[in-house]
Amino acid sequence: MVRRTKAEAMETRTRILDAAEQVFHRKGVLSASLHDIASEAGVTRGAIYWHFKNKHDVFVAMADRRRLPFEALAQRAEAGDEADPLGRLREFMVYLLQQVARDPSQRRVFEIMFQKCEFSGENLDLMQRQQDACKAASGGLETTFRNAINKGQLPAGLDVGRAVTLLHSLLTGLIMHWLLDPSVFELADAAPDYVDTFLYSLQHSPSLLTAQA
Amino acid sequence: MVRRTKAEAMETRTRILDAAEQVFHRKGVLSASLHDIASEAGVTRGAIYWHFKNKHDVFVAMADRRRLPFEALAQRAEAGDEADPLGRLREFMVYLLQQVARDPSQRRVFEIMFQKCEFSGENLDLMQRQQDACKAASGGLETTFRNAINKGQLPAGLDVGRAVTLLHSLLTGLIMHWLLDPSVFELADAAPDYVDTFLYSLQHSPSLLTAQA
DNA sequence: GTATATACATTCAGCAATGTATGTATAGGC
DNA sequence: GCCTATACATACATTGCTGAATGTATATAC
Repeated sequence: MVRRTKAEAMETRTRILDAAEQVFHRKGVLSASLHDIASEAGVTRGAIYWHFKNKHDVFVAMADRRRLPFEALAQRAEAGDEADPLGRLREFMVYLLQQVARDPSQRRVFEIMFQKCEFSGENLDLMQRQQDACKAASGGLETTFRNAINKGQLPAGLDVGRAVTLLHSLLTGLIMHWLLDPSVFELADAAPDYVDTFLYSLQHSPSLLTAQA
Repeated sequence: MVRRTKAEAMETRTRILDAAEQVFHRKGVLSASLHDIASEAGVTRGAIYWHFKNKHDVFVAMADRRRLPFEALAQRAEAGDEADPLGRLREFMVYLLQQVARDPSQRRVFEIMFQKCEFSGENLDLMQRQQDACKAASGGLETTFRNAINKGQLPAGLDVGRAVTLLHSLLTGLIMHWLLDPSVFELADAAPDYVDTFLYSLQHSPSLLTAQA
């Protein structure tokens, strides 16, 4: 019972990535062996070495399935000529937070990236990609903010750069803090209020205006 | 040249922890071998096994030297009968952020905990301690916030629980985002403004009041 | 001044994981 | 109906690290 059809091979590949997600999440990326992943997937290491170059290759493929938040953010934020840019932004921030809180696979991948992964050696390129994605997202967000300023949704003097940084930090921080102990607060329920608080501070906080200091 | 005096032995222990900090930061906690650490410290593995039980023991000792932020936060926030609780809180938040940005060792330990460490297996107890410290800090912060409410520095209807969550998330997020790429913004310079923006939102944002929804 | 605990260095056995090489049975092209 | 590339399984050699055992020289207690 070898030499499956192409469809079956693809299924095997998917099962390997599913298994990798589980095992990485349970044991950590470095602590997980290819044998562990193979067992979880119901295959042998030979199958993994057929589909992937090595463990790092598996890791990258697994991470690529559920896109990192900033990459998704970038795409969404790029719609520059929106009638209600701030509304769209609010929608997306809430969606992102609730997605993490509700989709188990999404959450697992976040936990792997935040808690079960050493960014050193080969994995450094993943951090590089994270940086790149973050910068790309920042570009889109800046235009979104400027758009909102033009439409009168945000004050003219807003320091756009700091606003972007604060946005990234808030999302990252909320997710990290929630993942550390999901029992302390209901992320999905509270997400709209946190986002609204952030948007309110953009609109009214004097500390985010470029003129001051 | 063996059998040093007690003072010299303590110095050796410190050198081992210094080396561990460097090597963990460079290669990651799991990827670093005791041989690496010994070489960096100018000793052999024998010395490490004399002072510590194993690598995990070294890791815990290293992490304990530079206290984690929430543990420090907890102690500081416990001064309950302060005349200007919000002012003290502001001072401490700014101090914490600037400390991370300016003290290389502090920053290294943060990077190790956030980026160079897998929280699985033995290391899970470190995450547990992080959770405990976080909860302890939350208790102190809640009293601080209530104090500020009593003194009229914060609105009576403020949802204290969410305020604490937001505080933790903001600090965690800012530090993480800055560590990901310190070149994108000047944390030390901008820290006061970010903190002020947060405090402003506590004072004025309608989304943080308990009465609503 | 001697004995013993101390503060390491050195050596060694053993495992666990990796990567590769090889085996093998079938799918699919012809 | 044959051939070959495919999709794996199996077997093997190598490596690197750990932990423990042992060696050793000196502080320090007495």
